[in-house]
Parts: sequence; structure tokens; C-alpha cells
Amino acid sequence: MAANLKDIAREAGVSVTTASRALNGYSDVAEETRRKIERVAEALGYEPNTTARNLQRRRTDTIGLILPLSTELRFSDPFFSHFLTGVVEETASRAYNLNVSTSSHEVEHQTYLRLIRSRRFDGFIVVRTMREDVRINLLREHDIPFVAFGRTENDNDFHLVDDDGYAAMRLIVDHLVSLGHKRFACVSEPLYLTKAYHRVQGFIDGLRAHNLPVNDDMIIETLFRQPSGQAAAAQLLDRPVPPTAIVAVNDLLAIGAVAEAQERGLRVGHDVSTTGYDDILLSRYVTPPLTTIHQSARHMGKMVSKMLLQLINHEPIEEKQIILSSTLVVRQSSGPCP
Amino acid sequence: MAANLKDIAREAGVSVTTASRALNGYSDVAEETRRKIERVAEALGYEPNTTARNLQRRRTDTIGLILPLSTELRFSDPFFSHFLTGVVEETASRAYNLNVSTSSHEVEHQTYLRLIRSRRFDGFIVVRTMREDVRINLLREHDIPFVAFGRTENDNDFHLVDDDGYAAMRLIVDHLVSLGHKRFACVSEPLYLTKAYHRVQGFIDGLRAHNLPVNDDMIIETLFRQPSGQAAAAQLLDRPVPPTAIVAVNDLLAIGAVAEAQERGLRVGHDVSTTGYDDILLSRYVTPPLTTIHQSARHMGKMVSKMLLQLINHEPIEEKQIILSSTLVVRQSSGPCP
DNA sequence: AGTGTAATCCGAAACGTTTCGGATGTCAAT
DNA sequence: ATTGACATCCGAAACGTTTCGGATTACACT
Repeated sequence: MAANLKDIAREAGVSVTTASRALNGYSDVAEETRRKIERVAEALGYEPNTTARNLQRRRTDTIGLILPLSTELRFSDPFFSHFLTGVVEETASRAYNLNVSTSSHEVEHQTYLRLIRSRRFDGFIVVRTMREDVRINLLREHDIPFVAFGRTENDNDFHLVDDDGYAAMRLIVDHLVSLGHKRFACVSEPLYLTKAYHRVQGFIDGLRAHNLPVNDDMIIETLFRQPSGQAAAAQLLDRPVPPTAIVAVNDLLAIGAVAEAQERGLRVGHDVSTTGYDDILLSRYVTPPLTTIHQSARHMGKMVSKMLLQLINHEPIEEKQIILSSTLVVRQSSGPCP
Repeated sequence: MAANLKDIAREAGVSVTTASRALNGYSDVAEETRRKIERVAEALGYEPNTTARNLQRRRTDTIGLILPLSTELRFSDPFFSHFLTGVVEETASRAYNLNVSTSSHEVEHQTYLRLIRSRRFDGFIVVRTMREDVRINLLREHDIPFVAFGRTENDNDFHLVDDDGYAAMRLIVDHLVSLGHKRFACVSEPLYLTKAYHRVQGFIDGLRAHNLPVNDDMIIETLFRQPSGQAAAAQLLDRPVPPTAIVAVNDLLAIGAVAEAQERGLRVGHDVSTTGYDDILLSRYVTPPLTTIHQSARHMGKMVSKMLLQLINHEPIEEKQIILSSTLVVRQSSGPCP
């Protein structure tokens, strides 16, 4: 039903070759012939069959983004959906396709192997990097273009964009220390995630820099969202000597912690201070509004995509690694130490 | 570098045909040969080239979802990102690919035409339906499988999933009337969106059912997010006889309205009542928590995808149109009429 | 008349897969 | 020896595009 090149060629009285070359702007076709072919193509509603073209060109103009869905689907995370917005905008603006899929953690290795070998994507965006990341190793071995959103623990010799969670967390600690806090706790996502790990390291080194004691039970490693934050806060506040400052590695965890404190009749920002990270929309509207770290998820999504497209098309890339610094936003969830 | 069928065939000492048939489970290949071929395929890390397979099969196992990006990118909308989560889950679980792209409103017609003709997708998910929807007309003309998330104004003879915004809005009005409210206003997204239109109709008919007056200036048509809601509320509260109940067609608009009321020193839930729609995460955590309509975005995303996959694969579909009823969630942003 | 050049055009192969329509060989039954 | 049935294999075409390497023609210049 849909017209193909053969139809055009027949209708215009030329060969398939000439039809193809005319429509692709080659110079060895007469102006008049070209116009004729274009007229026919227009009339028949011709559009090249993407699959056939991809096969011949040995590229798909498609990039893949595989969401790791482990314990909790990371996708409904507000921060991540902004990131994705940036990715979609950038890829669409360069006429690339974005393919979104999921894979559970257990089969991630096979999934990537299958996707790489089936030559479906010209490149990958790797999100939610882990300290030891099998996906990144795989992509490197196969020499497939990719850009990671985040780092791994050691060998970071690949293209990536990340925010400087370590430095940002030190800002948080400095801020709380300046408010007089001395008893700290940290609520973290799983530490196999590089992002969480860096933030916790920043937390620890921040305390050390102020000669404050650091010990293991100050850090609670849990999952990603409010219920986890709330449970962690409950555990902390039950202690004989509870912390006065609870530092969470993301906003949702902080919001859970705030809820727990409030259920116990504590005034957040007075009796206890809590901070988040990401500056999702929510954090401005909760009560009290959350002190947190602002980063532009959408912008990072754009940067990652842009770099990947440059990589795929062998365009020059200024910086192979981009580490963005994020800023502290002080709101009312943090206040002087009681 | 990546092995193809020819490599396998050579290595296993059979023809390409036999290699293909062996790996695709045809019965006319000897058990021993099959095992040999499978061994070779495994050893060479063979995975069929998706593009070549797609070309031959005349299908791509890919569905398209084009985000309309008009005045405000609808994608960072929390409700929508949950919807997308459902879509991703469902498509991935059936080994389909999901392709996400954007198109600005002005060129939507061309974009769809191009995508349809280039045979890139086996089907489409149409989101954010409009009362007159050119995309739907186009897809119908070309006889391409698609499922819409939402209805159009008149001819709805296609596959769709929607929530019953009309009925839900009547629940809202009933609730507010039972609290004694008489002076109403409605803050709406652009009315060319069927969703907004239905909700506003429910609002109007709800008032009529209670013999309350309805007039044009009770309804403010604006954009999608908090700033628009705030501006609309400002306009409403500036009136000589301001409304006591402000009904918004989504949560973000309601949150903007709440902010405006609070900046004027009004106590929301006492001096003025405000309601939202969608029950996004945020609405539970704002102060006061928002009375709203709960719908499961993720579930709807799953249903839309499921129906589309059934449609593509000619599986039986129980219901061509699914209209889900949503439930009222009463929180503290609505209270007795002062 | 022969040569060179430029402008146009096109046949055929290639990308990697699937599948139609046989071909070949074996073996039992006549 | 012939036939039929069955198991196993494969050549070649097809999907729709791009592109390499000429082929053809026209025309100007020796």
C-alpha cells in the first residue's frame, strides 16, 4: 500500500537507482528529472522505509535507555522523569529515536548482550551507575558508543555526566554544622549505587573536616522512597541519644523522615533538622519546605544525550567527563540545633 | 564483527536456510544438526540482526509514543510519568520496544504522516487527546493500530482507555455542596483537550444538578502548572464576590491556587476550599493536603499498552473502550463554607 | 575521424534475515 | 525394480534501500 522506491521509479520512468539518488540530493541527476521524481514521490506520499534504510546504512538512528527495575521502579522518581524529559528533547531535536525499555537486575547482563548483538541501537545511555557496573564493562568490551549518567568506583575512562554529590554533601554538612548541629545521621539509598556512595562519602568527610565523630551506625542504608525514609527515621529517633540532624541522600527519603518526625510531635527545623537532595518539585511544597541540593535533571539529560550523539557521529567532544556542581537551597527543614 | 547467519552456516557446515530454520525451531531439521548449529551460534555469540529481521518480517515490534510538546512540556507532569511507567512495564514484559519522541503541535500532522509512512512502528499510543484530533484521524485513515489515552469529542469509534472525568468532577461538586459551598469557580487546562473539557462539563452539570447558577466567568481556562493556577486564583480572589470553592482540573493547578490563597492570608480548607485532580504524590504532602480525585496513572498506562499489543497481534479484545471510574479522596484542602 | 570530457543514467550487488518450493536420500511395501 | 512416504536439507527470491562501477550520449576540441 505504502509507496516504495520501485513505485516511484516506475511512475517516473526512471530506474530505482536514479529515483534514490534524486531524492537523496546527488548531483548526477538532471534538474528536470529530479523535479519529476520529486513530484511523483510527493503524489504517492513516499517516505523511505526506515527498516530497509537502516539495514543498508548499518545504523538505526536510535539510542537505547534501559531502566534498571530492581526493588523499586526508579522511573516514577520525579527526578528521573525530568532527566528523561531532557533526553527526549535532545534526541528528538536531532531526529534520533529514543528507545526506552526495562530490565530486572538479575538478567541485565543477558539483556545488554542481546541488545548489543542484535544491533538495534547506535548507542546507549546508562543510568543509575553502580560502583561495579557490568553494563559498562560489556559496552566497553563491545566497543559500543555509550554515555553514562554517573560514575563507577574505579576505572572511569568513558564518557559520562554526573553531579558532584561529594561536594554537595559537604555543603549540606557545613550548613548544618554552622547551625550548631553535632549529632548527625545519614539515610542512604543502597550503597552499590555510585551516586549514593559518593554522597555518603561527602557526608563522612564533611563531618571529619569539622572534627566530628563518625561511626557506622550513623549511616542507614535503605531503599529509595518515603516509606524507607520514614522507617529509617523511626529507627534513628528511637535511639537513646537521637541525632539532631538527619541528612538524606534524596528528597523522597527526607520527606519520609520528616513525616516520621512530625508523627512523633517533633517540629522539623526546630527540634530536628532534615535535608534532602535533588530539589524535586515536591520539596518546595512540603511543610516545612525542604533544605536540599538543587540540580537540573533535565539539563543533565540533555547533556548526556548531546554527548552520546556527538560520540556516535564522531563529532568533537570538548570534555569526556562532565561533573556538574550543584547548589545548596536552604529552606525551613533545617534550623539551629536545639 | 558480530556473527551473522552466514557465519553460523559456514562454521556448522550447513546452508543459511538450515541454520535459520534450526534456530527458529522448525521441525524439518535433524536433532543432531540442530544441536550442532545451536552450539556454533552460542560459541559465536550470535543474535539475529533486528533490522534485517524486521525488514523481512514486515514488522518492527516497536510501538511509538509521541509527546505533544506545546506550551509546556507535558512530560515532566508527575501524573504522566507514572502513566509512562505503566507503558514501559507492559511493553517490556511482552518484549516490545517503546519509542518515545516529541513533536510540536504545529508540525504534528507532518510528524505522524512521516512516522506512519516510514513504517517504523507497529502501532501508536496517542496521549493527551483533543476534542478534534488530527492524529487520530490520520491513524484511522492509514489503518494503523493505535490506542488512545482519552477520547475525542464526537466520533469515538476506536480503541481507547480513559477515566471518567465527568463523573469524578460531579463527585467533587457534590462533596463541596455538601459542605455548604455555593460560590464556585473552576480553573482548567486548555479546553481543546478532551480531558479538561469533560471535567469542566462535569463541574457545570454538577452545579446545575444542585440548582446552582452557572455562568461563563466562573471558568478560567489557562495552562497546566502551578504558576497558571496561582494567576487564575489571584484573578478569582480579586473579584468583589470571590468564590468560596476553587475547583481545579489537575493537582498542580490546585497547588498554585492554594499558594495564592495562602499568600493572601487565607486559610485553605477554612476561608476557601480548593480541590485538585490526579492525586499525584505531591498532593498528599502539601499543606493542607489536597482533596482530589485518585486515578492510577500507571495502571492506565498498562491497560493502554496491553490493548495496543492485543490489537497489533490480532488477539481478542474484550472491550474496545474502557472508561475507568476514579474515586474522591477527601483531605484538608476542602472544608465547610465559611 | 578520433579523442576527451562532462552530464546523465542504470544494473547489480549488498545489507541479513525468512520462507517457498522443491531436491535428495532412505527405507519399507509392493 | 518400482512406488510412496518420510526425513532432511537447500537454492533462490524477497523485504526496500543505497551505492559502486560502469554505460551511454552529446558535444567540443584536435
